Order: sequence, then structure tokens, then C-alpha cells
Amino acid sequence: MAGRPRKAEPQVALAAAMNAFWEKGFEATSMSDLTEATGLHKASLYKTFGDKHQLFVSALKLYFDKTAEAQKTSRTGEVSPINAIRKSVSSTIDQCAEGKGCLAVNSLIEVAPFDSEIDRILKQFRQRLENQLVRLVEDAKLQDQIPEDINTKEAVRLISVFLHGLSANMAAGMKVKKARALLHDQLDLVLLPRKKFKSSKLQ
Amino acid sequence: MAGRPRKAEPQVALAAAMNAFWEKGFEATSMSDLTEATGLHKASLYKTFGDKHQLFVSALKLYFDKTAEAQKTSRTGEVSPINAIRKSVSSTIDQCAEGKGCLAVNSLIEVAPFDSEIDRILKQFRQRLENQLVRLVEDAKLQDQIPEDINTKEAVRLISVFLHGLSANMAAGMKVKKARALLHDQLDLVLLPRKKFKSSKLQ
DNA sequence: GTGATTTTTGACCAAGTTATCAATCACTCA
DNA sequence: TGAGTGATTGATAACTTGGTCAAAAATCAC
Repeated sequence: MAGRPRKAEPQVALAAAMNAFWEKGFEATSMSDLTEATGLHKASLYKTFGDKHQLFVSALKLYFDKTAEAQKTSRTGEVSPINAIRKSVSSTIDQCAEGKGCLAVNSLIEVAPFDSEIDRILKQFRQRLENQLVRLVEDAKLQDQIPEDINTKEAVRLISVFLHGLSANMAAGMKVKKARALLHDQLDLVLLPRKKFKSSKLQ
Repeated sequence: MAGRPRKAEPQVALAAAMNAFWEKGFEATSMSDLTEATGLHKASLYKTFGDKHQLFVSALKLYFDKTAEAQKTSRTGEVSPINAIRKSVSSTIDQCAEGKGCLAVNSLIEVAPFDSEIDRILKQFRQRLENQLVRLVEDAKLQDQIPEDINTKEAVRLISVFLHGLSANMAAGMKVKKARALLHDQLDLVLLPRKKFKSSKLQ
């Protein structure tokens, strides 16, 4: 009922594999990289996780769970909806540090175009995050923190796309501090009202 | 003074190589892919362009020239600065069609983190595009199309980051039409004034 | 101890990777 | 025609890739 003990728990090994994929991308991460990162032998990896592609899928799902949980805990105890939004999206930025960007965005560009399964998973993931944001924005509206006439879905989309852009820039070295500042500017722009312009020559 | 004729002009071959890199990324594009795309024999590629990395650098530079020119021509004859901005940034979106995204953004994520030369080239490229945008925004201010009190550099940064985000999404299949709509929303948000909110509970 | 169970391990494979090089080919000019 | 020139080509090197397999090792229950 019990054989040779594992060198590493599957969850731990998976987390290590996730980090490897995160740092180098799917293609550039070889099985050797993965054995080195996980501490598991190549054949052991195949046995416990299937082939490289399946391992990547598992790693991606783990990433989602981690991200979702980080967002959730980042806004626990926050009663102000708009501050909850701030904390929630900020937490996604914090994850992107050290020139790695966001694994989801990286994969969106690198592998989604050639892999319908990954594409599906990523779309589903984004949908979940955006739905979460929609709920927070609606809360903020109810509490009069955000103008009623703002199109919730559109606002969330603008924030989401902006986050994608930040991730791309952070992958190439943008500092967390700068990213966070830009993100807050964007949030103010999307969610808060601004003064009227004196003479608008445009319709 | 003249040997065997070329099968393809270097510029033509380079354009083909650029498209190959654009579609599949640097790592995933093999020399076989490149020979197929260019019609040139492997050894001929090495002779005329150097190794794979040098070829990629050349392809990237060609991409920049193409992009810059496309932006320029897209706004020629446009007297309204703000419309020039619209046309200019729209042209970058138009290039991203067909699930390819923007080669610069793709490379920013895939190769810049591990390749300082590419990183430098990409930063320089972005700087040039942002400088161009800054000039257009200042023109718009002078013509009272844009509020004076808008922070030009920040505004341009918000637009630039948003473009990166759009590129990431378009790489994964977002339609040009949708991207363009979102882009215009973002431009309105960043550059145009909005109504005052009745009761602001926030400072 | 023995047997059952499960993981690890090293050897191995076929295919693909970037890159090189001498030989060949096709052209121009004298 | 023949020398000179420059691109093309096939062969090949040296290595890495993802993936498999049977044998060895380490545990547990008896």
C-alpha cells in the first residue's frame, strides 16, 4: 500500500514548474529546466504530470488559483468598494515583479495563438477576473463612489486591457512602483469624474 | 563583377523572415521555417544575414521602419491634431490583425527579458513612438482641442500602455474592430474632459 | 525476513536544433 | 572561350529536444 517515498510532493514540484514556465515561457523552458527546477527526474515528471503540455496546463491552473486567492485576500476587510478595486488590481501588479510579467499574459501572446486549449483556459480566467471587477464596480456605484452613468462593462474592459499592457511592460523591466502609479492613474480616469473643459471644439 | 543571381532580394527575404518571426515568435521559428518563408537555403541565410539572432534584429528594425512609416502616412493631410493622434494610434492597431499582435510587444515579452540588445532596441523604438505622440498632444493643446492642464507625458504613457494591452489581446484573437473601439474610448478618457460627478465622497 | 507497491533512475531513441563548409552553379566581363 | 565572382547547395557536425522503458531502490503490510 505504499512504495518508495517521493522526492517532492506533486504540489511543490508543480509550483516549481510554474515558476520555470513563468520565467522563461513555454517553448524556452526545456524538460531539463523543469527537472532542475522541480528536483524530479524527467521520467518522474512524465509519470506524475503527463507530457510537457499537460504539465503546462496544470501549472497555468495553479497560477490562476494563486492569483485569484491573492486578489481575494488583498481586499479582505476593505469596506470601501473603490478601495477594494484598487487593492484587487494592485495585487495582480505586485505578482508581476522582477521582469517576469504575468504568466497569463505571457502565455496569451506566446502559446494561446497556437493552442486552443490554453486559449480557452486563458479566456475563462480573464472572464472570471473581469466578472469579479464588475461586481466591485457595481458595489461602488451603489455606494455613490462612482458615477452611475459609467458603463460598467466598458470600464472594466479598459482596466483589464490596461493591466495587460502593464504586464507586458513589467515583463521587460518596468518597476512595480511605476506600474502601480500608472494603474492608479488609469483607475482614476476610468472610474472617477473629471472637471469640464471650458471650450470643447469637439462633439 | 557579378556572380550567380540571387533567388530573392535581401529586403524581400528579410520581410518574409520578419513575418515568420511575427507569426511564431523568435524561439518557435526554426531555421527551417525561415528557409521556407524566405525561399532561401539555410546557408544562404547565414551568409546574407548572419546567425538567427542577427536576422531577428534586422527583422525587428525593418518592422520599426514599416510601423513608423505606416503611422506617418496614416496621418498625412490631417490638420486636426487630435484626429492625427487617432489615426496614428489606430494604424498601429490595424497592423496587429489576424491573431499576430504587434511584433514589438511580442518580443518585449518573449525575448527582451533575456536579450539586452533586443531590449535596448525595443526601448528605443517605444521612446520614438511616444515622443511622436507627445508632439501631437502638444499640438492639440495649442489648438485648444485638449485641456491645457493634462499632463502630456502621463497621458501619452497611459495611451502607450493601453496599446500594449490591446496588442496582447489581439495576439490572442481580439478583433480589430473591437480593439479600435476600446482604443478610442481610452483616447477619449485620457484626452477629453468629462462631466463633473454630483457627489464625490472621495477627495 | 518476504512480497507487493510505487517512485526513482540511467540508458536510450528518434527527431529536430543551430551552424559550417567545400563544392557547385550561373552569371558578367574580357 | 575562359577567368572571375558571388550565390546556391548538399552533406555534415555537434548538440538539444521531448519522450519511453525496463530495472533498481525504498517504503509498507504481513
